[in-house]
Amino acid sequence: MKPESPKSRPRLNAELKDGTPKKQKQCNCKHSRCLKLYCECFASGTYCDGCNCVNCYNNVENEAARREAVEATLERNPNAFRPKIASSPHGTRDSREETGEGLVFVKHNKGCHCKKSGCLKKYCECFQANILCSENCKCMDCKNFEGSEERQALFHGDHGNNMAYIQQAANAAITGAIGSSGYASLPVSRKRKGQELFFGQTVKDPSFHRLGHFQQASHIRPAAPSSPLPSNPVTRAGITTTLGSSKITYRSLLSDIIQSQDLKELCSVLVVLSGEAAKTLSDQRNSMKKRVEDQRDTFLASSTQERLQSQKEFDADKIVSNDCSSTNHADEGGPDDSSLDGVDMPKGRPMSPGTLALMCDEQDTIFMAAASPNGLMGHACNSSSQLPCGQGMTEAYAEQERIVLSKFRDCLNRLITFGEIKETKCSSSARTELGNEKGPSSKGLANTRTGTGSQQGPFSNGVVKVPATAKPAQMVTSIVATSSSDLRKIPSLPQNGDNKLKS
DNA sequence: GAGTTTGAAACT
DNA sequence: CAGTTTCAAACTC
Repeated sequence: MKPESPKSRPRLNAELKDGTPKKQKQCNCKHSRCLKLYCECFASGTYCDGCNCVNCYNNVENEAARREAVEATLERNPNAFRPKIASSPHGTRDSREETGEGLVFVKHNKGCHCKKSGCLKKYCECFQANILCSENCKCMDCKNFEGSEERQALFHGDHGNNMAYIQQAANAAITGAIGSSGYASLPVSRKRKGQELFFGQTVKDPSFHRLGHFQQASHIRPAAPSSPLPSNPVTRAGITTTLGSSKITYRSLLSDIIQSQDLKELCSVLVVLSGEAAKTLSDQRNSMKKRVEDQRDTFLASSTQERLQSQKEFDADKIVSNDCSSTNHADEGGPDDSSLDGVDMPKGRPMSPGTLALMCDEQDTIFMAAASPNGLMGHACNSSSQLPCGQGMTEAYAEQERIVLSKFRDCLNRLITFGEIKETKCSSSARTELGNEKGPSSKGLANTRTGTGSQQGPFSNGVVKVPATAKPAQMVTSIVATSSSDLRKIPSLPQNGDNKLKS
Protein backbone atom coordinates (compact mmCIF):
# COMPACT_ATOMS: atom_id res chain seq x y z
CA MET A 1 0.00 0.00 0.00
CA LYS A 2 2.91 2.30 0.43
CA PRO A 3 4.48 2.84 -2.90
CA GLU A 4 7.53 4.46 -1.52
CA SER A 5 9.85 2.47 -3.62
CA PRO A 6 11.10 4.46 -6.52
CA LYS A 7 10.73 3.66 -10.14
CA SER A 8 7.75 1.48 -9.83
CA ARG A 9 6.20 3.00 -12.84
CA PRO A 10 7.01 2.29 -16.38
CA ARG A 11 7.80 5.75 -17.41
CA LEU A 12 11.25 5.24 -18.58
CA ASN A 13 11.95 8.84 -18.97
CA ALA A 14 12.64 8.78 -15.32
CA GLU A 15 15.72 6.84 -16.11
CA LEU A 16 16.31 7.01 -19.73
CA LYS A 17 17.08 9.74 -22.03
CA ASP A 18 18.69 8.91 -25.28
CA GLY A 19 19.01 5.42 -24.02
CA THR A 20 21.18 6.38 -21.15
CA PRO A 21 20.23 5.68 -17.60
CA LYS A 22 19.42 8.85 -15.86
CA LYS A 23 18.87 10.10 -12.45
CA GLN A 24 15.44 10.28 -10.91
CA LYS A 25 13.22 12.44 -13.02
CA GLN A 26 12.32 15.81 -11.67
CA CYS A 27 8.77 16.78 -12.26
CA ASN A 28 7.47 20.18 -13.21
CA CYS A 29 3.97 19.99 -11.89
CA LYS A 30 2.09 23.18 -11.30
CA HIS A 31 -1.52 22.37 -10.67
CA SER A 32 -1.64 18.88 -9.33
CA ARG A 33 0.27 19.60 -6.14
CA CYS A 34 2.17 16.47 -7.14
CA LEU A 35 -0.58 14.47 -5.55
CA LYS A 36 -2.02 12.97 -8.65
CA LEU A 37 -0.78 10.48 -11.08
CA TYR A 38 -0.03 13.24 -13.46
CA CYS A 39 3.03 13.71 -11.36
CA GLU A 40 5.64 11.18 -12.21
CA CYS A 41 7.19 11.36 -8.82
CA PHE A 42 3.94 10.64 -7.11
CA ALA A 43 3.07 7.99 -9.60
CA SER A 44 6.37 6.30 -9.03
CA GLY A 45 5.82 6.37 -5.33
CA THR A 46 8.63 8.73 -4.54
CA TYR A 47 8.76 12.03 -2.84
CA CYS A 48 9.61 14.99 -4.91
CA ASP A 49 13.19 15.86 -4.41
CA GLY A 50 14.83 18.67 -6.20
CA CYS A 51 11.94 18.94 -8.62
CA ASN A 52 10.77 22.05 -10.32
CA CYS A 53 7.22 21.61 -9.17
CA VAL A 54 5.03 24.32 -7.70
CA ASN A 55 2.96 23.99 -4.58
CA CYS A 56 4.26 20.52 -4.03
CA TYR A 57 2.63 18.33 -1.44
CA ASN A 58 4.52 15.22 -2.32
CA ASN A 59 6.96 15.47 0.49
CA VAL A 60 7.42 14.47 4.09
CA GLU A 61 6.07 17.73 5.38
CA ASN A 62 2.71 17.01 3.80
CA GLU A 63 2.64 13.36 4.53
CA ALA A 64 -0.95 13.47 5.70
CA ALA A 65 -2.19 15.03 2.51
CA ARG A 66 -0.03 12.74 0.55
CA ARG A 67 -1.36 9.69 2.27
CA GLU A 68 -4.84 10.86 1.62
CA ALA A 69 -4.06 11.32 -2.02
CA VAL A 70 -2.57 7.87 -2.20
CA GLU A 71 -5.68 6.38 -0.72
CA ALA A 72 -7.89 8.31 -3.09
CA THR A 73 -5.82 7.17 -5.99
CA LEU A 74 -5.92 3.60 -4.89
CA GLU A 75 -9.61 3.84 -4.44
CA ARG A 76 -9.97 4.83 -8.04
CA ASN A 77 -7.54 2.25 -9.22
CA PRO A 78 -6.13 -0.35 -6.87
CA ASN A 79 -3.35 -0.99 -9.33
CA ALA A 80 -2.46 2.61 -9.75
CA PHE A 81 0.94 2.22 -8.23
CA ARG A 82 1.72 -1.08 -9.74
CA PRO A 83 3.95 -1.30 -12.72
CA LYS A 84 2.14 -0.89 -15.94
CA ILE A 85 4.70 -2.83 -17.76
CA ALA A 86 4.73 -6.38 -16.66
CA SER A 87 7.13 -9.01 -17.70
CA SER A 88 5.53 -11.82 -19.54
CA PRO A 89 5.44 -15.18 -17.93
CA HIS A 90 5.58 -16.70 -21.35
CA GLY A 91 8.49 -15.03 -22.96
CA THR A 92 8.87 -16.83 -26.19
CA ARG A 93 10.98 -16.39 -29.16
CA ASP A 94 8.06 -15.09 -31.10
CA SER A 95 7.53 -12.27 -28.74
CA ARG A 96 11.06 -11.18 -29.06
CA GLU A 97 11.83 -8.18 -31.11
CA GLU A 98 13.54 -9.16 -34.30
CA THR A 99 15.44 -6.01 -34.77
CA GLY A 100 17.55 -6.65 -31.79
CA GLU A 101 17.18 -3.23 -30.31
CA GLY A 102 15.63 -4.69 -27.29
CA LEU A 103 13.73 -7.60 -25.96
CA VAL A 104 10.08 -7.29 -25.43
CA PHE A 105 9.11 -10.06 -23.12
CA VAL A 106 6.99 -7.49 -21.46
CA LYS A 107 3.69 -5.90 -22.14
CA HIS A 108 1.65 -2.98 -21.07
CA ASN A 109 -0.94 -4.20 -18.66
CA LYS A 110 -3.45 -1.62 -19.55
CA GLY A 111 -2.38 -0.84 -23.02
CA CYS A 112 -2.09 2.52 -24.69
CA HIS A 113 -4.81 4.53 -26.38
CA CYS A 114 -2.81 6.56 -28.78
CA LYS A 115 -4.49 8.16 -31.74
CA LYS A 116 -2.06 10.33 -33.52
CA SER A 117 1.38 9.34 -32.50
CA GLY A 118 1.30 6.05 -34.27
CA CYS A 119 2.67 4.67 -31.04
CA LEU A 120 6.05 5.70 -32.32
CA LYS A 121 6.57 8.59 -29.98
CA LYS A 122 7.13 8.76 -26.34
CA TYR A 123 3.63 9.93 -25.86
CA CYS A 124 2.90 6.27 -26.21
CA GLU A 125 3.61 4.41 -23.04
CA CYS A 126 4.35 1.24 -24.90
CA PHE A 127 6.84 2.90 -27.15
CA GLN A 128 8.32 4.70 -24.23
CA ALA A 129 8.89 1.43 -22.49
CA ASN A 130 10.29 0.07 -25.69
CA ILE A 131 7.74 -2.64 -25.96
CA LEU A 132 5.40 -3.55 -28.70
CA CYS A 133 1.79 -2.69 -28.45
CA SER A 134 -0.30 -5.64 -27.47
CA GLU A 135 -3.87 -6.75 -27.64
CA ASN A 136 -4.41 -4.71 -24.52
CA CYS A 137 -3.90 -1.54 -26.47
CA LYS A 138 -6.69 0.42 -28.06
CA CYS A 139 -4.49 2.58 -30.14
CA MET A 140 -5.33 3.80 -33.59
CA ASP A 141 -3.06 3.65 -36.53
CA CYS A 142 -0.53 1.78 -34.52
CA LYS A 143 2.87 1.26 -35.99
CA ASN A 144 4.44 -0.21 -32.94
CA PHE A 145 4.19 -3.85 -33.76
CA GLU A 146 6.57 -6.52 -34.79
CA GLY A 147 7.29 -6.36 -38.44
CA SER A 148 6.25 -2.78 -38.76
CA GLU A 149 8.29 -1.13 -41.46
CA GLU A 150 7.87 2.19 -39.82
CA ARG A 151 9.08 0.89 -36.55
CA GLN A 152 12.01 -0.90 -38.02
CA ALA A 153 12.92 2.23 -39.83
CA LEU A 154 13.32 3.89 -36.50
CA PHE A 155 15.84 1.49 -35.22
CA HIS A 156 17.61 0.00 -38.13
CA GLY A 157 20.74 1.24 -39.66
CA ASP A 158 23.43 3.21 -38.01
CA HIS A 159 20.93 5.51 -36.46
CA GLY A 160 19.94 3.15 -33.74
CA ASN A 161 20.89 5.53 -30.99
CA ASN A 162 20.31 8.73 -32.78
CA MET A 163 17.18 10.09 -31.27
CA ALA A 164 16.98 12.90 -33.73
CA TYR A 165 16.95 10.44 -36.53
CA ILE A 166 14.48 8.27 -34.73
CA GLN A 167 12.16 11.16 -34.25
CA GLN A 168 12.49 12.16 -37.82
CA ALA A 169 11.78 8.65 -38.92
CA ALA A 170 8.84 8.51 -36.60
CA ASN A 171 7.41 11.63 -38.07
CA ALA A 172 7.90 10.25 -41.51
CA ALA A 173 6.30 7.00 -40.50
CA ILE A 174 3.31 8.69 -39.00
CA THR A 175 2.74 10.77 -42.06
CA GLY A 176 3.13 7.80 -44.28
CA ALA A 177 6.41 8.75 -45.81
CA ILE A 178 7.91 5.51 -44.79
CA GLY A 179 6.36 2.22 -45.49
CA SER A 180 4.21 1.08 -48.28
CA SER A 181 1.21 -0.10 -46.46
CA GLY A 182 -0.67 3.03 -47.21
CA TYR A 183 -2.87 2.53 -44.23
CA ALA A 184 -1.63 5.49 -42.38
CA SER A 185 -4.56 7.45 -43.60
CA LEU A 186 -7.11 5.02 -42.39
CA PRO A 187 -9.34 6.73 -39.94
CA VAL A 188 -9.92 3.67 -37.90
CA SER A 189 -7.69 1.59 -35.82
CA ARG A 190 -5.62 -0.55 -38.03
CA LYS A 191 -5.08 -2.91 -35.24
CA ARG A 192 -8.69 -3.55 -34.77
CA LYS A 193 -9.08 -3.88 -38.44
CA GLY A 194 -6.22 -6.30 -38.50
CA GLN A 195 -7.73 -8.33 -35.76
CA GLU A 196 -11.01 -8.41 -37.51
CA LEU A 197 -9.22 -9.59 -40.55
CA PHE A 198 -7.50 -12.18 -38.54
CA PHE A 199 -10.65 -13.52 -37.11
CA GLY A 200 -12.20 -13.22 -40.48
CA GLN A 201 -10.69 -14.65 -43.57
CA THR A 202 -8.60 -12.02 -45.24
CA VAL A 203 -5.22 -13.00 -44.07
CA LYS A 204 -3.49 -12.18 -47.28
CA ASP A 205 -4.09 -8.53 -46.87
CA PRO A 206 -0.73 -6.82 -46.85
CA SER A 207 -1.85 -4.79 -43.95
CA PHE A 208 -1.80 -7.94 -42.01
CA HIS A 209 1.66 -7.46 -40.77
CA ARG A 210 -0.52 -6.81 -37.84
CA LEU A 211 -0.47 -10.49 -37.54
CA GLY A 212 2.95 -10.21 -36.12
CA HIS A 213 1.56 -7.91 -33.57
CA PHE A 214 -1.19 -10.24 -32.81
CA GLN A 215 1.13 -13.14 -32.54
CA GLN A 216 3.20 -11.30 -30.12
CA ALA A 217 0.18 -10.48 -28.14
CA SER A 218 -1.00 -13.99 -28.10
CA HIS A 219 2.26 -15.07 -26.65
CA ILE A 220 1.99 -12.61 -23.90
CA ARG A 221 -1.20 -13.60 -22.35
CA PRO A 222 -2.71 -11.24 -19.93
CA ALA A 223 -0.31 -11.30 -17.17
CA ALA A 224 -1.47 -12.06 -13.80
CA PRO A 225 -1.10 -8.96 -11.82
CA SER A 226 2.54 -8.46 -11.55
CA SER A 227 4.32 -8.60 -8.36
CA PRO A 228 2.83 -6.43 -5.71
CA LEU A 229 6.28 -5.23 -5.07
CA PRO A 230 6.43 -1.64 -6.07
CA SER A 231 9.49 -2.09 -8.11
CA ASN A 232 9.45 -3.32 -11.62
CA PRO A 233 12.75 -4.83 -12.57
CA VAL A 234 11.93 -4.76 -16.20
CA THR A 235 11.17 -1.12 -16.13
CA ARG A 236 14.16 -0.39 -14.11
CA ALA A 237 16.32 -2.23 -16.50
CA GLY A 238 15.13 0.11 -19.17
CA ILE A 239 15.47 -0.22 -22.85
CA THR A 240 18.20 -2.73 -22.74
CA THR A 241 16.22 -5.03 -20.59
CA THR A 242 17.23 -8.54 -21.23
CA LEU A 243 15.40 -11.68 -20.58
CA GLY A 244 17.75 -12.53 -17.82
CA SER A 245 16.91 -9.47 -15.89
CA SER A 246 13.33 -10.46 -15.61
CA LYS A 247 13.97 -13.99 -14.62
CA ILE A 248 13.28 -14.99 -11.14
CA THR A 249 15.22 -17.85 -9.77
CA TYR A 250 13.62 -19.61 -6.91
CA ARG A 251 15.79 -21.13 -4.30
CA SER A 252 14.48 -23.02 -1.40
CA LEU A 253 15.13 -21.62 1.98
CA LEU A 254 16.63 -24.96 2.79
CA SER A 255 18.84 -25.01 -0.23
CA ASP A 256 21.97 -24.48 1.76
CA ILE A 257 20.90 -26.43 4.74
CA ILE A 258 20.19 -29.92 3.59
CA GLN A 259 23.29 -31.68 2.50
CA SER A 260 23.34 -35.06 0.91
CA GLN A 261 25.46 -36.48 3.67
CA ASP A 262 22.88 -35.33 6.16
CA LEU A 263 20.25 -37.25 4.33
CA LYS A 264 22.37 -40.34 4.28
CA GLU A 265 23.13 -40.00 7.91
CA LEU A 266 19.52 -39.52 8.77
CA CYS A 267 18.45 -42.61 6.94
CA SER A 268 21.24 -44.63 8.40
CA VAL A 269 20.15 -43.61 11.85
CA LEU A 270 16.61 -44.51 11.04
CA VAL A 271 17.62 -47.92 9.91
CA VAL A 272 19.72 -48.52 12.99
CA LEU A 273 16.89 -47.43 15.19
CA SER A 274 14.56 -49.68 13.40
CA GLY A 275 16.91 -52.54 13.88
CA GLU A 276 17.19 -51.87 17.55
CA ALA A 277 13.49 -51.84 17.92
CA ALA A 278 13.27 -55.11 16.14
CA LYS A 279 15.86 -56.57 18.41
CA THR A 280 14.09 -55.40 21.50
CA LEU A 281 10.97 -57.11 20.46
CA SER A 282 12.50 -60.15 18.93
CA ASP A 283 11.42 -62.47 21.65
CA GLN A 284 7.83 -61.52 21.20
CA ARG A 285 8.04 -62.26 17.59
CA ASN A 286 8.59 -65.93 18.15
CA SER A 287 5.24 -66.47 19.72
CA MET A 288 2.68 -66.22 17.00
CA LYS A 289 4.29 -67.44 13.89
CA LYS A 290 1.29 -68.41 11.96
CA ARG A 291 -0.33 -65.05 12.04
CA VAL A 292 2.79 -63.43 10.81
CA GLU A 293 2.94 -65.76 7.91
CA ASP A 294 -0.42 -64.51 6.78
CA GLN A 295 0.57 -60.95 7.29
CA ARG A 296 3.74 -61.42 5.40
CA ASP A 297 1.88 -62.82 2.47
CA THR A 298 -0.21 -59.74 2.40
CA PHE A 299 2.76 -57.55 2.87
CA LEU A 300 4.45 -58.99 -0.15
CA ALA A 301 1.43 -58.73 -2.33
CA SER A 302 2.10 -55.70 -4.37
CA SER A 303 4.34 -55.16 -7.27
CA THR A 304 8.06 -55.39 -6.99
CA GLN A 305 8.45 -53.22 -9.99
CA GLU A 306 6.67 -50.33 -8.47
CA ARG A 307 8.83 -50.36 -5.44
CA LEU A 308 12.01 -50.63 -7.36
CA GLN A 309 10.95 -47.76 -9.53
CA SER A 310 10.08 -45.74 -6.54
CA GLN A 311 13.42 -46.36 -5.06
CA LYS A 312 15.04 -45.29 -8.23
CA GLU A 313 13.12 -42.08 -8.28
CA PHE A 314 13.93 -41.37 -4.75
CA ASP A 315 17.54 -41.67 -5.69
CA ALA A 316 18.55 -42.40 -2.22
CA ASP A 317 20.73 -45.27 -3.12
CA LYS A 318 23.30 -44.44 -0.58
CA ILE A 319 21.01 -43.40 2.12
CA VAL A 320 21.20 -46.72 3.76
CA SER A 321 23.76 -49.39 3.73
CA ASN A 322 22.45 -51.00 0.69
CA ASP A 323 22.79 -54.57 1.60
CA CYS A 324 19.14 -55.22 1.28
CA SER A 325 17.55 -52.41 -0.53
CA SER A 326 18.15 -53.49 -4.05
CA THR A 327 18.68 -57.15 -3.90
CA ASN A 328 16.08 -58.65 -1.75
CA HIS A 329 12.86 -57.81 -3.43
CA ALA A 330 13.00 -60.07 -6.37
CA ASP A 331 10.60 -62.44 -4.81
CA GLU A 332 8.65 -59.88 -2.89
CA GLY A 333 5.72 -57.75 -3.52
CA GLY A 334 5.10 -54.31 -2.17
CA PRO A 335 3.14 -53.71 0.93
CA ASP A 336 -0.54 -53.98 0.69
CA ASP A 337 -2.92 -51.61 2.33
CA SER A 338 -3.63 -53.96 5.08
CA SER A 339 -0.03 -54.15 6.01
CA LEU A 340 0.46 -50.50 6.45
CA ASP A 341 -0.89 -50.75 9.89
CA GLY A 342 -2.49 -47.44 10.33
CA VAL A 343 -1.22 -45.60 7.37
CA ASP A 344 -4.20 -44.65 5.37
CA MET A 345 -3.23 -45.49 1.87
CA PRO A 346 -6.00 -45.92 -0.65
CA LYS A 347 -5.54 -48.83 -2.87
CA GLY A 348 -4.05 -48.01 -6.23
CA ARG A 349 -2.95 -44.59 -5.12
CA PRO A 350 0.72 -44.13 -5.70
CA MET A 351 2.78 -43.34 -2.72
CA SER A 352 5.56 -40.90 -2.77
CA PRO A 353 8.93 -42.28 -3.69
CA GLY A 354 10.24 -41.25 -0.32
CA THR A 355 7.53 -43.12 1.48
CA LEU A 356 8.05 -46.19 -0.57
CA ALA A 357 11.76 -46.08 -0.11
CA LEU A 358 11.35 -45.72 3.58
CA MET A 359 8.94 -48.57 3.71
CA CYS A 360 11.29 -50.62 1.66
CA ASP A 361 14.17 -50.14 3.99
CA GLU A 362 11.95 -50.63 6.92
CA GLN A 363 10.72 -53.88 5.60
CA ASP A 364 14.24 -54.95 5.01
CA THR A 365 15.12 -54.16 8.52
CA ILE A 366 12.19 -56.05 9.86
CA PHE A 367 13.10 -59.12 8.01
CA MET A 368 16.71 -58.70 8.75
CA ALA A 369 16.12 -58.20 12.39
CA ALA A 370 13.93 -61.20 12.55
CA ALA A 371 16.61 -63.32 11.07
CA SER A 372 19.39 -61.74 12.95
CA PRO A 373 18.49 -60.61 16.43
CA ASN A 374 21.71 -58.68 16.60
CA GLY A 375 20.26 -56.18 14.26
CA LEU A 376 23.03 -56.47 11.78
CA MET A 377 22.08 -55.77 8.30
CA GLY A 378 22.81 -57.42 5.11
CA HIS A 379 22.01 -60.98 5.83
CA ALA A 380 18.99 -63.05 5.11
CA CYS A 381 17.06 -60.00 4.28
CA ASN A 382 14.61 -61.81 2.16
CA SER A 383 14.53 -65.07 3.86
CA SER A 384 10.91 -65.76 4.20
CA SER A 385 11.59 -68.75 6.35
CA GLN A 386 13.00 -66.54 9.01
CA LEU A 387 10.34 -64.00 9.20
CA PRO A 388 9.17 -62.78 12.54
CA CYS A 389 5.97 -64.15 13.72
CA GLY A 390 2.56 -63.20 14.86
CA GLN A 391 1.98 -60.48 17.33
CA GLY A 392 5.67 -59.96 17.61
CA MET A 393 5.82 -59.08 14.01
CA THR A 394 2.98 -56.67 14.34
CA GLU A 395 4.45 -54.94 17.30
CA ALA A 396 7.89 -54.83 15.86
CA TYR A 397 6.48 -53.38 12.74
CA ALA A 398 4.55 -50.76 14.60
CA GLU A 399 7.40 -49.94 16.88
CA GLN A 400 9.81 -49.61 14.03
CA GLU A 401 7.50 -47.47 12.09
CA ARG A 402 6.79 -45.32 15.06
CA ILE A 403 10.45 -44.81 15.73
CA VAL A 404 11.35 -44.13 12.17
CA LEU A 405 8.57 -41.70 11.70
CA SER A 406 9.22 -39.99 14.98
CA LYS A 407 12.82 -39.55 14.18
CA PHE A 408 12.03 -38.36 10.76
CA ARG A 409 9.51 -35.93 12.13
CA ASP A 410 12.06 -34.52 14.50
CA CYS A 411 14.50 -34.02 11.71
CA LEU A 412 11.87 -32.27 9.67
CA ASN A 413 11.15 -30.03 12.59
CA ARG A 414 14.74 -29.07 12.79
CA LEU A 415 14.81 -28.39 9.11
CA ILE A 416 11.78 -26.19 9.52
CA THR A 417 13.52 -24.36 12.27
CA PHE A 418 16.49 -23.68 10.09
CA GLY A 419 14.25 -22.69 7.26
CA GLU A 420 12.37 -20.27 9.42
CA ILE A 421 15.54 -18.73 10.68
CA LYS A 422 16.59 -18.21 7.16
CA GLU A 423 13.19 -16.94 6.22
CA THR A 424 13.35 -14.44 9.02
CA LYS A 425 16.62 -13.17 7.68
CA CYS A 426 15.22 -12.85 4.21
CA SER A 427 12.10 -11.16 5.47
CA SER A 428 13.99 -8.57 7.39
CA SER A 429 16.11 -7.68 4.44
CA ALA A 430 13.03 -7.56 2.26
CA ARG A 431 11.30 -5.34 4.74
CA THR A 432 14.27 -3.09 4.80
CA GLU A 433 13.90 -2.75 1.11
CA LEU A 434 10.18 -2.43 0.96
CA GLY A 435 9.68 -0.10 3.78
CA ASN A 436 7.45 -0.77 6.69
CA GLU A 437 5.36 -3.30 4.96
CA LYS A 438 4.63 -6.13 7.26
CA GLY A 439 6.79 -8.98 6.26
CA PRO A 440 5.90 -12.60 6.30
CA SER A 441 6.30 -14.21 9.60
CA SER A 442 6.56 -17.82 10.34
CA LYS A 443 2.82 -17.83 10.51
CA GLY A 444 2.35 -19.31 7.13
CA LEU A 445 4.82 -22.00 7.71
CA ALA A 446 3.46 -22.70 11.11
CA ASN A 447 0.04 -22.96 9.63
CA THR A 448 1.33 -25.34 7.10
CA ARG A 449 2.67 -27.47 9.78
CA THR A 450 -0.25 -27.31 12.09
CA GLY A 451 -3.00 -27.00 9.59
CA THR A 452 -3.09 -30.63 8.67
CA GLY A 453 -5.20 -31.69 11.50
CA SER A 454 -7.87 -32.98 9.24
CA GLN A 455 -5.48 -35.12 7.39
CA GLN A 456 -4.81 -38.58 8.45
CA GLY A 457 -1.22 -39.33 8.46
CA PRO A 458 1.67 -39.95 10.70
CA PHE A 459 2.58 -36.29 10.62
CA SER A 460 -0.86 -35.00 11.07
CA ASN A 461 -0.38 -34.47 14.69
CA GLY A 462 2.25 -34.37 17.30
CA VAL A 463 4.37 -32.00 15.33
CA VAL A 464 6.64 -30.92 18.04
CA LYS A 465 9.52 -28.65 17.97
CA VAL A 466 12.75 -30.23 18.85
CA PRO A 467 15.19 -27.78 20.25
CA ALA A 468 17.80 -27.05 17.72
CA THR A 469 20.34 -27.72 20.34
CA ALA A 470 19.13 -31.20 20.99
CA LYS A 471 21.76 -33.70 20.15
CA PRO A 472 20.85 -36.62 18.01
CA ALA A 473 21.85 -39.03 20.71
CA GLN A 474 19.48 -37.37 23.12
CA MET A 475 16.73 -37.46 20.63
CA VAL A 476 17.29 -41.08 19.94
CA THR A 477 17.35 -41.95 23.59
CA SER A 478 14.17 -40.06 24.10
CA ILE A 479 12.47 -41.71 21.24
CA VAL A 480 13.54 -45.21 22.10
CA ALA A 481 12.52 -44.72 25.67
CA THR A 482 9.03 -44.03 24.51
CA SER A 483 7.16 -47.19 24.03
CA SER A 484 4.16 -47.70 21.96
CA SER A 485 2.64 -50.74 20.55
CA ASP A 486 0.98 -49.24 17.63
CA LEU A 487 1.76 -46.61 15.11
CA ARG A 488 -1.67 -45.20 15.66
CA LYS A 489 -0.54 -44.18 19.05
CA ILE A 490 1.93 -41.78 17.66
CA PRO A 491 -0.30 -39.02 18.91
CA SER A 492 0.82 -40.06 22.32
CA LEU A 493 4.23 -38.86 21.46
CA PRO A 494 5.19 -35.57 22.93
CA GLN A 495 2.42 -33.29 22.05
CA ASN A 496 2.54 -29.66 22.38
CA GLY A 497 -0.30 -27.37 21.65
CA ASP A 498 2.06 -24.65 20.72
CA ASN A 499 3.58 -26.04 17.64
CA LYS A 500 4.77 -22.79 16.36
CA LEU A 501 8.38 -22.19 16.52
CA LYS A 502 9.69 -19.23 18.28
CA SER A 503 12.92 -19.04 16.53
C1' DG B 1 12.32 28.77 -23.98
C1' DA B 2 7.70 29.57 -25.56
C1' DG B 3 4.13 27.44 -27.66
C1' DT B 4 1.89 23.22 -29.36
C1' DT B 5 0.67 18.46 -29.32
C1' DT B 6 -0.34 14.42 -27.11
C1' DG B 7 -2.48 10.91 -24.31
C1' DA B 8 -3.09 9.45 -19.45
C1' DA B 9 -5.62 10.69 -15.55
C1' DA B 10 -9.38 12.78 -13.59
C1' DC B 11 -13.81 14.18 -13.78
C1' DT B 12 -18.80 14.49 -15.28
C1' DC C 1 -19.07 3.61 -19.60
C1' DA C 2 -18.55 7.27 -22.82
C1' DG C 3 -17.45 11.93 -23.31
C1' DT C 4 -14.99 15.93 -21.55
C1' DT C 5 -11.56 18.37 -18.99
C1' DT C 6 -7.21 18.70 -16.73
C1' DC C 7 -2.63 17.91 -16.60
C1' DA C 8 2.27 17.43 -17.51
C1' DA C 9 5.42 15.36 -20.63
C1' DA C 10 6.89 15.24 -25.28
C1' DC C 11 7.63 17.65 -29.03
C1' DT C 12 8.26 21.64 -32.45
C1' DC C 13 9.94 25.85 -33.74
